[in-house]
Amino acid sequence: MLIHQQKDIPTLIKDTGLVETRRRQIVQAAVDLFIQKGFHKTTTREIAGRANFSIGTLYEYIQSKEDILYLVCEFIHSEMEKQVKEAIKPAGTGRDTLKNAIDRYLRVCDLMQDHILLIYRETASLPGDSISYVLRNESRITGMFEDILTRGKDDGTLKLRHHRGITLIAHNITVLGHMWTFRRWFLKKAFTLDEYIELQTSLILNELSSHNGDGPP
Amino acid sequence: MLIHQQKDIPTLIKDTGLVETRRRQIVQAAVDLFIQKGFHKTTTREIAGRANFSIGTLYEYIQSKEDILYLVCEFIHSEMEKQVKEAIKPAGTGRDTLKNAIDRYLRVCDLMQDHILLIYRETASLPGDSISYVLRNESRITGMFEDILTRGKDDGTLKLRHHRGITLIAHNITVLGHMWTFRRWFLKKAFTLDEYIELQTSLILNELSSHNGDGPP
DNA sequence: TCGTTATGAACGAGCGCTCAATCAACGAGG
DNA sequence: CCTCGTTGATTGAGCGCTCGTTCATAACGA
Repeated sequence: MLIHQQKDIPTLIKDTGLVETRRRQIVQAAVDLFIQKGFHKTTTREIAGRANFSIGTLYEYIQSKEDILYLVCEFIHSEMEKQVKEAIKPAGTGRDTLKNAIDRYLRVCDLMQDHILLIYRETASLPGDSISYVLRNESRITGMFEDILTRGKDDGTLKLRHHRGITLIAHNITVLGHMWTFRRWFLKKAFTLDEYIELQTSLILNELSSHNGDGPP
Repeated sequence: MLIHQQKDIPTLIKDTGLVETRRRQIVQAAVDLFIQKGFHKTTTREIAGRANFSIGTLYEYIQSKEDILYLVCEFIHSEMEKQVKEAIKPAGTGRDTLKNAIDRYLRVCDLMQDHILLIYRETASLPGDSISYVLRNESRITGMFEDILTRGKDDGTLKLRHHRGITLIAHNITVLGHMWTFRRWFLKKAFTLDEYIELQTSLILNELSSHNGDGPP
């Protein structure tokens, strides 16, 4: 399940099972606190406290506060990918699959609003070498949409005027989900989630239908 | 020029002209540093230093470090709005105006990449009451696109299938510009700015042309 | 000289991180 | 069955330091 290259963080503890459970606790505590107060305003003591062990123990499982941020980002991305992957079953034509995928993806984004915002806010605080890992995670999500679009292009149910369109539209769709989270102050005033999905889906599918060019000259 | 409700920050200095110049210096210094290292990792001493006065003087013109962040956000938004406003001259039909506006807007976003990212990252660190000011600034930009879309709808050069479409598409366009900045790691690998503008514009204009519905049943 | 502005040493709260001490579990030796 | 030593996990007081903020004093200008 979800095997991909990860950075591994040194620990002083020998029992690998224990490392796993403790780190789960750490991440759980940290996610809550980071969402609430942000990375910089959260103290290591608070994280340890909420995970129900002492500051000393915390540092047996990580080497620095930034390691915690990395673990958190990693967790959010893999959670995101897991949820989207299991929601998107290929369904008939490429077009139908896309329609379904957008729907599921946007609902996952809605559920993970705070987590997505967290990624946007705090990724920049990661040490340089961790950032590339996080970016790789991000592009796997976009890649899923590229795959679906390619299928639709191949089976003829989706039309693309520009051959570079697949990459761009895949990014657009990905960002649509993020947009719902970081513009929720505006958007939720005007739309319910269902309306948002309905409208955005119809915009995208229209782009992908055969029609004449740029309108009147 | 750009009169809109702003929060005003107390100062100990009487000479209002001096307050203005010094604050300009503060903002200039802070913007550079925040972009480079982020709000939390930048110290007040660094800001004072780069603005060429002492830490004591800094605190004559603001009350807290967060005030500086507010000034910075305010500056970025008004700069953004100024640049977009002066670039967008109504040109002929609503459709042509829109085409031109998107082009100019995306170019402004490209120029202000770092500033836009800064807003995304640090807005959350503002004290609660400042946030609403920043949000108001943001919606003025989206409002400009709403106006253009409405013009196009009225003069018949832009078609909208859903009546809620104007709001949504205005948001979509706004986010298109932001997306170019916060996904530049991906996008610049695949597209030049000109290509990006060209492709996104044609996607949007297609949505706004008359055509048949959702494709084959 | 008097009001206004500038200075930077000093303050002290709070932070990330360490480490000597403690505890729990377990097995070998009597 | 009871020691007692060993190993590995846990603890939290404390270290060293940074940073936001203040204030007594100096400098300046009219």
